[in-house]
Amino acid sequence: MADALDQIFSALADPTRRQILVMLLEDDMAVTDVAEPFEISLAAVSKHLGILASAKLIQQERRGRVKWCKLDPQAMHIAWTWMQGLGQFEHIDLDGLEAFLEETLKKD
Amino acid sequence: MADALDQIFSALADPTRRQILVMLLEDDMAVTDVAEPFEISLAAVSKHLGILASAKLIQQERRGRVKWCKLDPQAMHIAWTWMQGLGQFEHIDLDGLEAFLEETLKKD
DNA sequence: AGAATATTCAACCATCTGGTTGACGATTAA
DNA sequence: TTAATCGTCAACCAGATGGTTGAATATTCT
Repeated sequence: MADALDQIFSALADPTRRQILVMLLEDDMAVTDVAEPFEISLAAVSKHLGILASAKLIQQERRGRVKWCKLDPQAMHIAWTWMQGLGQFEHIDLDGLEAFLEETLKKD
Repeated sequence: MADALDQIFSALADPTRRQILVMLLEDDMAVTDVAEPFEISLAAVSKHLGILASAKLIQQERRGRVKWCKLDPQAMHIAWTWMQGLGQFEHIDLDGLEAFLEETLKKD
C-alpha cells in the first residue's frame, strides 16, 4: 500500500477531485449530487470519491440507499503540515492567494 | 498545459521527489549529488528534477557543466494556501477563498 | 587534443490512471 | 409486487507515468 502522503497528494492532483472537495466545503452531499455538475459518468465520480476516501480526505457513510460524503480535514492537515516544514511558512499569505487568483483568472 | 495545482500536487505525489525536496532543504545540490542516495538511474533522477522544476517547486541554474538545484518555496506556498482554505486549519478569510474558488470553477 | 565528468535525449517497456459502458445488488416508492 | 433510484462492479481502452539503456552534448581537466 502506498504511503499516506502519496495517496493524499495524488488524490489532490486531479482537478475533478479538488473541485469535489470544494463542493463538500459547503455541505455534505450524496454521490449522485456530487456527480451532478460534472459531465463524466456517475461511475467515474464514484471512483473519484473512492480515491478521496481511501486517502482519508473524505468520509463516506451509507444511510439507506444514499451514501453521504463529507470532508475529513485530518489527512489534509497531515499533508499541510509536511508542506509547512518544507516551505517554512509562518502566516497565512492572503496576498499570495490573491496573486495566484489574478494569475489564474487571466489565463484562457 | 496542466493547471498549476495539478502540476504541484502531482509532483508532490511521488516519494522520490518529496525526498529530493527534503534534501534540498539542507543545501543547493548538483544533479549528480541529488541522485547519489537513490538506486535509480541518473536519467530517472534528472526527469524527477525536471518535473519539480516545471511545477516550480525548484529552480535549476546551470553553471559550467554543473546544474544547480535549489528549492523555490513559491509553488509550495500556493498549494499550501489552497489546502489551508479547505482544511480550515487556522482562521482565514474563508469568504474570499470561496469566492475565488467559485470564480475558478466557472472558468472550467 | 584527448579523456573524463555532468547531464540530457530518445526509444522503449510495464504499470497506473481516468474514462467509458452495461450489468448488477440494494433500497425505497407506487 | 413491480418499478424506480442509488451506487458499485467488471471489463475494457487510450494516454500518462516512472523506470530502463545507450548514445549524444557540453564542459572541464591533463
